[in-house]
Amino acid sequence: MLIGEYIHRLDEKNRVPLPAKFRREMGKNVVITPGLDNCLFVFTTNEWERVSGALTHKNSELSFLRRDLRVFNRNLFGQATEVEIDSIGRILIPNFLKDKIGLKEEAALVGVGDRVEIWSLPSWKKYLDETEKEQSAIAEKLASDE
Amino acid sequence: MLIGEYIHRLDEKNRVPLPAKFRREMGKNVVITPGLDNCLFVFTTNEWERVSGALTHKNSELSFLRRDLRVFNRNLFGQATEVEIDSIGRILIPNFLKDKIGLKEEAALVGVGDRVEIWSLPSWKKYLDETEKEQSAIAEKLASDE
DNA sequence: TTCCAGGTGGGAAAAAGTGGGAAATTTTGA
DNA sequence: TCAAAATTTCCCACTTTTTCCCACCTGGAA
Repeated sequence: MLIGEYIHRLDEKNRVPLPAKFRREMGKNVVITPGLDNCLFVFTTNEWERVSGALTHKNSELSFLRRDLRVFNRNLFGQATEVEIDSIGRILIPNFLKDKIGLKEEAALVGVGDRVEIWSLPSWKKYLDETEKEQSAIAEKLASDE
Repeated sequence: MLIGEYIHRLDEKNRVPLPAKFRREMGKNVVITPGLDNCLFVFTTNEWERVSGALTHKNSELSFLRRDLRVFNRNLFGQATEVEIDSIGRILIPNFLKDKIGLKEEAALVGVGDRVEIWSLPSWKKYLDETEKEQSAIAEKLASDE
């Protein structure tokens, strides 16, 4: 299970270390995609197989005939990349993904159970700030949903 | 699986490199056709067999009886070309296809799972911009289609 | 205070992208 | 029908980017 928050720097070659704690649970390669709320999702290849497999079986044999599937697949697959974890545990963030979430030098790597999320540090802090107050309200809501 | 986005230049002989990551999954030849939404589809020869077979026999063994299929298939098949990947991994874009999608110097090559798409860079950016917001709505829709 | 694990940085080698010359082929016009 | 011109194809070479590997630094633990 991937948990915890780690702050690391991107070097000038766009490499960022996967925190050692995460590294053990992720194999040799990972898949990076744009996530929701302006962050990147990092999946293990297994998890990616599961996600993309679940989605493609909804695609018909000729998925390009449907507009909604074209839009969806272009955004999902077109913006994903498989990257190798280097010998000392770093991954390379492609420029177009870096730009997409406004990532500069400082990144927050966050374990969210089955995936890792990468945030630019300022957006991460802002997000935590903004959602902190909601937390207890959401808890109440979850409790009453029972 | 073909994923990711790569920006490359066409040289003045209309050659564009297939990104190395794609090259490994595509054989010696590919088929290029006009795609949908103002891009080109690039299929491996295998994938092309599958796609063209499925289209030819769509709905009936005698697709030429339907006007809409005649229109669609004439555009798809009539404008398709098989091109060879050269010794260092480039493909040649025929002029009429280049013109069809308004391709100038800068091209985006996008992996969409089972095919590669070629876009003129400005149209690709515009398309992503315009469709990004739809993505989560389509995701919800796909999820509820179960 | 020394050792170790993890993070940071950078050099060198390899791979990939870009451009262009020359041979081969096709087209054109006499 | 042939020769000249133009286009296409094939290959080579240069440049840039990426990858791989090594070394250093830092902070925490023994």
